[in-house]
Order: sequence, then structure tokens, then C-alpha cells
Amino acid sequence: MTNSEPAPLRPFLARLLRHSALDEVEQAAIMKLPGIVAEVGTHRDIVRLGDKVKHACLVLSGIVGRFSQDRVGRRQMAAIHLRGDMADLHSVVVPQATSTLQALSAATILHVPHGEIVTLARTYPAIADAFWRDCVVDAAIMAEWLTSMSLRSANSRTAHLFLEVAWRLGIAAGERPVSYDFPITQERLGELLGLTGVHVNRTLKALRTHEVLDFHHGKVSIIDWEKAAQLADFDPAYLEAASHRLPAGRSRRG
Amino acid sequence: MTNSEPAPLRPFLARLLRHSALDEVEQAAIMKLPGIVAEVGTHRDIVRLGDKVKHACLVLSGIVGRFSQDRVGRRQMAAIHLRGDMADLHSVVVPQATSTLQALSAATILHVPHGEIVTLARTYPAIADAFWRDCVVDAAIMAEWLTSMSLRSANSRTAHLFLEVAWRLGIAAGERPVSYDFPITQERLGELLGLTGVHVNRTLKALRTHEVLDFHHGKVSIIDWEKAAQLADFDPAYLEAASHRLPAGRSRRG
DNA sequence: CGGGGTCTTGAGGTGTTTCAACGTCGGTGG
DNA sequence: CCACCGACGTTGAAACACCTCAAGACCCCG
Repeated sequence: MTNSEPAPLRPFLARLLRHSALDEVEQAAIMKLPGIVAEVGTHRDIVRLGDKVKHACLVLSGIVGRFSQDRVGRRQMAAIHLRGDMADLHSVVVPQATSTLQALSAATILHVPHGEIVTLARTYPAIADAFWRDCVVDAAIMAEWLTSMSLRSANSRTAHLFLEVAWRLGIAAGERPVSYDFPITQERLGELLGLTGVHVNRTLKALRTHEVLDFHHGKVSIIDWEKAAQLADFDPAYLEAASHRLPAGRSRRG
Repeated sequence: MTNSEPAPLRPFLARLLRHSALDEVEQAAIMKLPGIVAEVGTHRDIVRLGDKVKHACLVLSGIVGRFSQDRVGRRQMAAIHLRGDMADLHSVVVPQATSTLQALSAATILHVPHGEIVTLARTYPAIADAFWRDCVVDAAIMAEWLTSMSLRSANSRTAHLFLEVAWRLGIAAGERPVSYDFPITQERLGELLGLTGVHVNRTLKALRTHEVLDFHHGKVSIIDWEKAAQLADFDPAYLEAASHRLPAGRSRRG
């Protein structure tokens, strides 16, 4: 079965186009990428640490996390992938997984063969650049997380995560109040934020009390974007630096 | 001036060859990369946040750090680059810097024009892959740092850093005691580790007392590699996953 | 011989963890 | 239809790792 959905690659192409200029031929080539669709249940591993994979995983729906684990079993997520993200595009050049990929909610995955991706990159240099750039953008996000971990408090860090996800989902700016589905437990939020489940709970309560944002029943509502952005010291520059259509001088939000 | 040193690109090529197979023609092409050599003093910025750069920075000597900063001025390093590392190879595809690059010690930098790098990548697909792979390896290191920040204690984290650097310098395994130059202040070590300078001091004292390792006058000595590796939960798999000459089934150290 | 940067040590404060108990909700079987 | 159960959420109290502030020692360089 190659592509049961109508146009599963559309969101992936959209993501690429956010940072890379591709002409119509190149876009058409991306849209023709074949793959196998798989439904993955919550908390199911998609790729395990050390696996040698032959496919990259495109997230069609749901939330996918990449994490590592220590001896005791405590986990820390290094990345989160949403609809349209190729969660392990990097596996094309490093097939042996250095971390585990897991579905944080029920998810739909399109497994795209490395061979097809390589062929595309070889044929169209602009696509090769786009893939490379995609990995670099993910790295920039991870660098921001690293900063977050050490420099921001639990409250600030939590707000920052929710703002980042809102931004990446494309539902930021302008229209308020912003809200979106984020079906994940507090325990797992803790693994994203480097906090215990218990403290995540206290943190969410504080953010709700101060009318910054609200997280309930797998739904995030950003009550006051300005207040949240200030608390989180959120500057989307790291998400937008690769934007090729960016109108030049733009950084701190107004 | 193009290349005053005898063979400044040799260590960079060596780094690429650790993870990518390149034939003689490709290797020769890398060695011919032109660039401008610059001496950079301690604590001098090489690239500033937001800069649009046209060159990538190859570290010929010294230590270079990539960091971000919050409003208060506290800093967190997201990466460290040693001799042979192209510190911002990613700038080829994302020229606008999302973090600052600074010399942590006196350093020598070779500025390589993006144009030359792109030409090479376009001409030799294997080189394009190698560059992409290089960025992915750096990302894997950053992911490990992220894990370190949240899962490991100050002692463990510090040991982990010194082991990683030893490994990356290629002076690991077998011969003990291992020692190498690492000319950096405790304050700046704190920015690498996400600790205050004061606590770095206490941490180093503890590690010295327990005869794990020693850091004095810009020199690291790993007194007991096994003990250090155990304390740090250090597994070099994340550094070796991309190794194309790896003898297959290898992960946890014995 | 003074001075600035770095290292060292102490005492007290704070954010987060740990442990533990209890509440709530949705599902499942009697 | 109610009793039960497990997963998840909520709250409290105490412990702990690390931070902050502060003072003094060391040491190289001018």
C-alpha cells in the first residue's frame, strides 16, 4: 500500500516551504514520495535506541517524542514532532538511532524509504538543501530547549513550550485567545520539561491562577499571549531564522 | 591570503572521515577549500546572534563555544567546538545565526566561504551527505547534553563533559591516566554545564577528592576512567553511531 | 607593590524533588 | 446499575541540590 490518504505529504511540503524555496517540479517530486502508513497507539515505540532503520517517519497526525533514558529509567525528551514533521529525517544519513522515538498520543506515521529520499536529494540540489536545512532547524529548536532547561524556571519553561508548539502549529499571533489540542499526560509533560509529574501539576496550577495559560484534558489555552511571552522570554527568532520569505529585519515581537 | 598554515584542513577532513566514506578525489577537493585565517582572543565573539554570515568557521586551534543568553545576561552553552570542527557548518543552509559563537580560549579560525562549500556539495554528493551528517552528529551531541542537563547531577554532568571531550579529542580508551589541555575558567565551565561558577568549584573539588578526575590550571586529568564513566553514565554510542567503519554490534561499554 | 581576575570556602535561601496520601474520572464486570 | 479498578490529577510536608551573597586567598601582570 503506497499512500492510502488523499495527500499525506502536503503538510510536510508545507513545512519545507516555510524555510526553503522549491519550484513546482521539486514540489511535485516531494508530493510523490511513497511510503507505508501505520497507526501507532499511545506510548508505543516507533524507533528504539540502537535500531538501524531504513525508513524515515513522517508524522501525519498525533504527537511524537524523541527521548533518551538513564539507568534508573528516568526519561528526557529531546524533541517533539507534530503533524508534517519528518521526525527522524536525520536517520537518512545516520541510520543507527541515538534515541528512541515514541508516540505521545495516538499517531499516524508514514514510513518513507531512505532510498527514495536520497534519490530526491541527488536529483534536486534544492531538495537536498531543504532536507539539510530541516535538520538544522530542528537543531536550533533543541538548542533553545537546552537554554530553557538551564536558564528558565519551571513556570517559564512550561509557558515557553506551549508557546513554541502554538507557533509551530501556525496558530500564533493576532487572534486571541489561542488554544489547541495537545493530548498528553502531565507525567509526560514532565519528561518534555525536565520536571517531575508532581511539579508539572503545581506549575500548571500557578500558570492557570495567574491567568497566563491553561492546560486541561489535553487542551492548551493561552489566556494572555503577551503575559506568557514575557514570562517565558519567548522570541520566535529561533523558529524563523531559516524563513526564506522573511521580510528582513524582524526579531522581538511587538 | 588563502591558507597560511601548511595543511589547516587536515583535522577537518579527519573529522569527516570518522563518520563518512570519501574517496581520494573527494578528499582532495576538501583539502583544497580556501579560507581566511584569523586569530581570535579569549572571550571574543566570532559570530553574534542575528548576524547574517557568508563564511563558516573552522576551528584550527583553541576552544569555541556556541551559546545563548537570557535577558539577565546569564548564558548557556549549547555546543563546544574543538580543533577540526566546523563550528557553524549549519550556517551554510541557515545563514542567520540563532546563537552566538565565541572563543573560550585563544583560538585560530579559518573562515571558509559558503559558496565554496555549496559548490563542493553540489559537485560531490558524498560530500553533501558528509556535511549533512556532520550537522546531525552535532545534533546528537546536543541531545545528549540536554539529557545531561535534566537527568544528571552536577558531579555526573561534569564528569560526562570531560569524558566526551576526551573522546572527541581521540585520546580515550586504553591508555590511562588520560589528560589533555582544556584552557577555560570555572565560570565558563559553569556556562557549559548549566551551573554557577561557585558550584563548579565545589563539584571539581568533590571529583578530585573522590579520585575520579582532576581539573587544574586549564588541564583535565581523568584519574579513573571506569569510575568516571560509571558516575557519568557515559556511553559513547551517541558519538559513534555515525561511524561508517564501526564493527557492527557495539553499544554499552564493557 | 598594587590590582584585577580567578579560585576557594562558608552560611543561608530557594526551587524542585521525593514520598505519601487522597480525589477524580472513565471503563468494566458482576 | 453499582462496585470496583487503574490511570491520572491534586495536595502537603520534608529533604536536597544547587544558588546567592559575601569574604578572603591566590596569582599573574603591569
